[in-house]
Formats: sequence, C-alpha cells, structure tokens
Amino acid sequence: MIELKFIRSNPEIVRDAIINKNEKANLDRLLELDEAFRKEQFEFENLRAHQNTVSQEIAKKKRAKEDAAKELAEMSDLAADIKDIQASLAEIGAERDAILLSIPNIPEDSVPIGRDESANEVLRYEGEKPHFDFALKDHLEIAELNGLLDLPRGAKIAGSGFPIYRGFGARLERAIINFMLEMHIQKHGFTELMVPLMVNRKSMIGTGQLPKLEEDMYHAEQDDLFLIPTAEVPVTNIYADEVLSYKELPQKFVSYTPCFRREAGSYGKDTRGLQRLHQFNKVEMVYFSLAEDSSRALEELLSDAEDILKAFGLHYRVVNLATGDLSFASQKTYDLEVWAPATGRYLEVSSVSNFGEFQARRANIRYKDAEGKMRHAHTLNGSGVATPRLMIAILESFQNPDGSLNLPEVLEPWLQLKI
RNA sequence: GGAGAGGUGACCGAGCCGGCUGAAGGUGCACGCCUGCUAAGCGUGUGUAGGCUUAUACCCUACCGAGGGUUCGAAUCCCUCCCUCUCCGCCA
Repeated sequence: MIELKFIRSNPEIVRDAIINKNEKANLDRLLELDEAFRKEQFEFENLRAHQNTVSQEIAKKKRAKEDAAKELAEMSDLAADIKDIQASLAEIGAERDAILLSIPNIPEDSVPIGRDESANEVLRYEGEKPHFDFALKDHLEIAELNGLLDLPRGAKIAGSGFPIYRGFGARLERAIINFMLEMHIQKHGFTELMVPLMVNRKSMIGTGQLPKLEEDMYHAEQDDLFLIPTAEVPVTNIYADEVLSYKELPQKFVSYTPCFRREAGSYGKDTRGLQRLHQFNKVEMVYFSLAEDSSRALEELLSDAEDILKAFGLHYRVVNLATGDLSFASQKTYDLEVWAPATGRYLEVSSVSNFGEFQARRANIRYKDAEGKMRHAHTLNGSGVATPRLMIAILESFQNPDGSLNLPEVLEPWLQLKI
C-alpha cells in the first residue's frame, strides 16, 4: 500500500494514479478520515497521558500506604471517556484502512499513460519471425493429430478451462517446466521453492490480489483459503512480518506451481484451446531487493524470462504496459508476448513487474539497512514463463506439413528422447 | 480429532502472587580502544509504529501471538481464536 503520509502530502499524485489505472478508490473520503482520525487520536492521547500520570500517583501513594481515594474517584469517569473515544477511533481507523487497501500503486514515470492495452508501448521484437510455405495448423489441430490434449474430458470432470495433457503432451509439458526451472536455478541463480497451493486471506491481501480481485479467486469457504492465482502469492509472502538484514538481500526464488483463476467476466474471450484456462502451469520468479536496486532488478528479471524464449528460438516482443493495463500493485510491468504463427497473434506468456515497496508495506516485509534503519524491501516478480501459450507457440512454430513436430533440441535431455 | 506445554525485542531468554518493565541478561549489529594480521578482549551504543515538529532532536501515545473482558491501572488475571511443540488416535 501507499504510505498514508505520502498520500496526505501528495494527494494529486495519488489521484492521478487512481485515474490512470482505472481504479475506483475514494481518495477524498480517505483524506477526510485521516484528518478525523488524527484529531481524535490527539484527544485520546492527551486523556491517556493524564490517566497514566494519575495512575502513577496512585501507585506511589499505595506504596507509601497513603490514601488515594480522591484520585481513584476521578479515574473512573476518565476511564469511561477513554473507552468511548477509543471505540470511535477504531471505527474511523477501520474505514480508513479499508480504503487505504484499495489505493493502487503509483506507476513510474517511464510507464506510458493510457486507459487500456492500446496505449501499451512495444519496445522491441526479438528472434526471427518464422515463415512457412505450407498451410499452418493451429495448436488445437496439432494437439489433436498427435493426441496431446484431452480438453473435452477435462471439461467433463471439472469444467471447461481445466485441461488434460495426455501422453506425449503431458511429457512435453513436464519437460518444458523442468527445462525452465533448471535454467533459472543453474544459469540465473534462483533458489527453488515448492510452496502451498492454497493461501490464507492475509497473504492474498499482502500481495494485493485482495480486496480487489476476490471474484477472480477460487475460495474454500470453510477454511477461508484461496487457491493461488500465481506462485507470486505464497512466495512473496514467505517473509511477511519479518525483518531481514540488508546482507541477506537480494534473494531470488523460482517456483513451479499450477495457477487457478476463475477468469470472471472474460467468458468467450480468446478461449480457443489453451489460450485462457482456469488451471494452468507456470514457473514464477520472485525477487526481493534492496530499496535502491529494484529498477535494475526489473531488467534482470526481464532478461531471465527472455532467456527462456530465446532458448526455444521463438519470436516474441517486449511490451511496456500502459497505466491502464498495469496491475493494481505494479508500478512498472513488461509483458513478453510470443508469436503464435497459426493463431496469428502475439500471446502474453510473461509479466515482469516491479512492485517497489507496495507489497512489502502490505505484507510487512522489512530489512535493516547498513545504517541500522528499517526499510521496506522491494519485491518484483516475473513469469518465467507460463506454459499454455508457450505450448501454443511451440506447437505452432515447430510443426511440419503433416502435423508432426520438429521440436527445439534444447528439450532433448528433458524428454529423454532423441529429437 | 483427544491430552498437555508454550507463543516476549533481529535472535535466544528472564519477568507472569497487577503499578517503580519498553521490558533484566546474553547473542547479533554499529562505533571506539587494544593486539603485527585473524581470533579473542575492553568500552559505549542499539526496538518498532503513530502523533507533534523544519527536524532521524525533544515530548506524548501504542505495542510482550490476535481480539475481547476485569481493573483507576494488565506482558502479568479471565474468555475466545490462531500458531508451534510433545504424546495418543486417524491417515497418504
């Protein structure tokens, strides 16, 4: 979240951020509550200070075995007043904090301003765009010809958007995941984590999925647990409510998990095949950095994610997301969009974001710097990468005229197969 | 699920027959001294958050798992919940 002090002294910056990110947060009400809270807090603290003083007197007199009846009489009323004002304070504070949690992070200056993805800025294209001299089949047709997927039965047992990978399709999926994990571990210096796939409400608030996106989350009501929409949630929260030493930073974690999203409100959009799923696999990178290092770390994460696509020899582009397309918690995000030749579109396979101290404030992730001062860590993450659309790009890019596949050699050891 | 023990500062750990405890002691950390280097030793300092403020200076308030209660006053007493550990049961 944004520090209340900052909001108080820079309301216009916050207001612009809310507008540019298409958020709805009642900033005016927040400022009003903030003022009311501080006013009552002042009253409360004065009363409390008086109460403490007199309490000391009573203690002193009792120890000296003197009579303290006069003081005790006064204190009764005072205690009642304090209780009242305390209740009012709690009420104002609760409303204030609820609004505070709905204030989005503030985009960096280098983020293009615009209300939706049409304002996104394509920074560059990488890799060679493949050319084919035969009629292309899309990933669903390839999958069908090779028996890689069983979407109808996935839908039967769970619902649409819950895919079954079958036979070589399952092995290929698994090989891709392992390949990505090992590259991040061995070449990029990440530490692997295997994490809970369900998290509590506090964790979801910590990374900023809640309160805004509750409708998009699968929720187990009995236990108030949420299926994770991304490994970002459990991994980023591992240091919630902790104080690290500056010497322990930076830290880089990579984690493979399935991800679960209800995708409420996006029915019928890009639904063919694996394009949009309720359950999908993703390798996620999470980066905890010193406050002054996060901009550099963002570039590093981007490069780590790009290495995956480069290793497969896929054509892709790097996009600097506009304010309106930026997530609630992000201050800057690069998307990687891979080219799917038969689908004929660039598909998002990775989002690499810098959250600054926004998540660290919510989750209370701090460190002591070299001067012994408390700082909030900066958190970043990036998909490295999500598999379904990567699978689309792979199936479509490496197809032969007969629908068979000519897969990239880098997968050879992971498939335990001669390619 | 049943029985018991416990949750205190970056960490360990006292306090827990209510007031003089923001909290002993130790470790760690920072600075200084000392030793030819390292190690050891000596000294000093070292909580967080909020309010007020030009101020990281004072001052005030809050915080001893979370939330309530009793009381003039609670880390200390009572209740509820969460978590950890040990034993029993169940189970992959």
